[in-house]
Order: sequence, then structure tokens, then C-alpha cells
Amino acid sequence: MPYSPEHKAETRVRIVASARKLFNRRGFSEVSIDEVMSAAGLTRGGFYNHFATKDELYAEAISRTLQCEKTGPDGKTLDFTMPPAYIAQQIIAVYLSERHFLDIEDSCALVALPSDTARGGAAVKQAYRQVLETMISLFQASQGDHPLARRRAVAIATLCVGGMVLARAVDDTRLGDEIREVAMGEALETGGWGVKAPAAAAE
Amino acid sequence: MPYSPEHKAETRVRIVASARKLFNRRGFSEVSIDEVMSAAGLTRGGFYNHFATKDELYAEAISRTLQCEKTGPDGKTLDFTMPPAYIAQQIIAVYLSERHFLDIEDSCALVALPSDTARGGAAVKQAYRQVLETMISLFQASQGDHPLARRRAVAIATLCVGGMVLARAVDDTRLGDEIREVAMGEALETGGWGVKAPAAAAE
DNA sequence: TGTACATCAGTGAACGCGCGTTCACTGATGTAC
DNA sequence: TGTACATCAGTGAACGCGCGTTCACTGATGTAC
Repeated sequence: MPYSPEHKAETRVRIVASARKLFNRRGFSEVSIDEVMSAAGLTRGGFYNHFATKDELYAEAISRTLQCEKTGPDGKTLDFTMPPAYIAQQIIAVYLSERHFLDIEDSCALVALPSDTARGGAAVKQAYRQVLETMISLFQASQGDHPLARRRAVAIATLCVGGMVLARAVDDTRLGDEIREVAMGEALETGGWGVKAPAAAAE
Repeated sequence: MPYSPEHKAETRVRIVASARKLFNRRGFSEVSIDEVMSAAGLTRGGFYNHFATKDELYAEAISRTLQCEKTGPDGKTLDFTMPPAYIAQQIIAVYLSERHFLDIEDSCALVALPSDTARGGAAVKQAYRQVLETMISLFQASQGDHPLARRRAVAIATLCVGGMVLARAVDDTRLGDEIREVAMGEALETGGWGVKAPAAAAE
């Protein structure tokens, strides 16, 4: 048995990780397999030892968002043993922060690849949905058993993703900042943590 | 002077119109100039009589959203002589309707091409911003001189675009419907036209 | 402990293909006379 | 009114290039003896 059994798995993870960064920055179709493999320290041909087609890589790259370390507004890892309402507020602040706005490569896939996904195949859309549902679940948990818990969670997720998508697509940083700020305020208000002053301090 | 002076302009409009539909469906980089020109009833080479590069076409295709006829929830043209608040509610209902969800080709560029735009050049982002600002202005007009008018308008636009972007990206129609419904309800509530029953009738 | 071997992850040249762009041309048009 | 002409929108072959994918290979590895 040549090479350890983990060796291939580790290489595969490396390929997906480099693909994720490249896709986040430039989109599915603008990134070549050659680039993905080079970024992972490998050569073109080896790709097909791990994936049947390029399409297969898309879904994995999106799913990887779930494995990525979650950091709080302070840059430290989010502590998931804290109360759900605290975690939800932290996620909103991080999601719409300037750091997330600038960090394209390690961006959430929901923000970086929505239109690529909308045009993609079933596997890609499924991966996207799973990430979105994970996000919605976290917000829903923050609402206890309130009858509007689910509805509020969906609204918060829409504001978080929509706000960042719009902020990234315009050429005016000031408008982008305004959109992020408004989306953050509305999301916090929807969750029942209304703040009158803009939550700029959370950045 | 061969050909009428309007002839070239009309051809250009035809190219942009066909490009818009193709981009909305498949994105910038997946559509070739050959396809755009064929769809406009022309051949490849003539493209460079009208545009210097493919990039130049992107921005025009996005701007064209502003020229497109606006239809209300009933399928008839929106009457812009009606009160701003009425128009704003109509736009929200149309924007998050099932019709807009299904009509990819004639979709609003804000929904169809956000990540393509985020990766694009300055001209593309500027065109995107102009469309977004037009939308925000329409919502802002519906709020009179309320101190939160601008903020509410931005929030409504975020919910409209974000809701449709997410609905299009998931593989579960029911989840997509739920997101659209929640976004519509929240947008109407934000505008001060709160409805307790989901605004499903507007579809 | 040392050596021969089978495995298979990774290599890199090659394939057919379609792309964005260029360019010499063609032919429909409005104008001049 | 009719005809010759200059214009230039549109044509289509050609260009260099990089893509996704294939495939014969190579060489690092763990195992058997």
C-alpha cells in the first residue's frame, strides 16, 4: 500500500481549499483547473485522480464554507458554547463587517458565488442551500420558540447576504458602507436587539 | 452617407438587448461574442464596429435594465403617475414575485449579475450602482420626508435583491418561495405597509 | 536489517475545441450629377 | 429620372491562445520476504 491512506484525502482537501479561494475571487468559469492545481502545489493532470469533472469541484468548494473556522468581530474564534442570541448578534456583526467586505478570498460562499450557483447544476445549488440553512438555523436558535422565529431568521439571513452582495457590487465604498450599516441595523432590530446608534463599533 | 444615421444606433441597441438576455441567463464569461451577435442576427466580426471590447458591452447590458418596460404585478405597465407609496408597494410585489423568479432572461440585473459585477471593472460596477440607486430613490420617494426615509429605502432594496438572489441560488423551490414571501413581508413592513397575512395574493 | 517489488498519486505532453480579436473584403445604401 | 460613385455596416476566414480532459509515464512509498 504505497502512500498513507490519509495522503490522498489530504491532497484533496488542499485542492478544494485552493479552489475555494480562487472561486471566491474570480468565479467558477474564470478559474482554470491548471490554476487550482498550481495553487495547491500540484500539476494539471492529477486533478482527475480526485474529481470526475470540474463541476464536482464547485459543490465541494461551496460546502467547505461550513468547515472554515468562524471568527468573531474581535478576530478571535467564535465561542459556540455562548447563548444562541449572543452568537447570532456576533455573526451579524462579523458578516456585515468591513473585514468580511475586504476579505474576498475567505468570504462566505453565499456572498461570493450566488449568481454562479444560480446558473450551476443541482449539486452546486444543494451545497449552497446547506450553507444557507445552517446560517438560518443559527439565527432561528437565537429566537427560542417564538412563533416568528423562523420568519425572523430568514429575514436576518436575507439582510446579511443581500447587504454584503450589494456592497461588493457597487463602485462607491461610501454607498457600500451605508448598505452594510443599514443591513446590520435592520438585522439586529429584526432579531430583537434593536440599537438606535449604528453598530459601527462592532467593526 | 450610406445607411441612415439611426441604422447603426438601432443595430447597437439590438446587440445590447440580446447580450442582456444571454448574460442574465448564463453570466458574462460564459457567453461568447459569437452568440451575442448571432442572437442579434449578425455575425462575429461586426461586433467591433460597435464596441471596443467585450468589457464595454457588460456595462451597457446592465444599464439597459433602466430602459426596460416596467410591469406591475398584474402584468400591465406600471403607472408612474400614481402616488409614490403605491408604486413602491407594486415594485416590491413585482420584484419578489414568482414571475420575476422564473423570468431569468428579463430579470433585473441587480439579481442576475451581482457576483459577475463584483468581479468586473469600474464601468460595470458604476452601471450596477446607477440601477441600484434608481431603485433606492423610488423607495425613498415613498417615505416622504421621514427622517428614516433613506435608511428604510436601503433596507427595502436589500431585502428585495437579497431575497431574490437567495431564492434563485437554492435547489429547493419551497425554500425559495419561503424566502421570497418573508422578504416581501419584511420589505412591506419596513415601508410602513405592514400586512399580517403573507402577501401571496400579490403574485 | 536490507532489498526487490507492486501500487498508484502525481506528471506533463498531447488532443480537439472554442474563445476574443483582427483584417481584407463585400455589397447595400444615400448622394452627386 | 437615371447612373456612377464613395461610404462604411456587416462578413467570414484566420490568428494565437488557453481551456477541460486524456493518457502513457514516472517515481515515492509501504510491504513482503
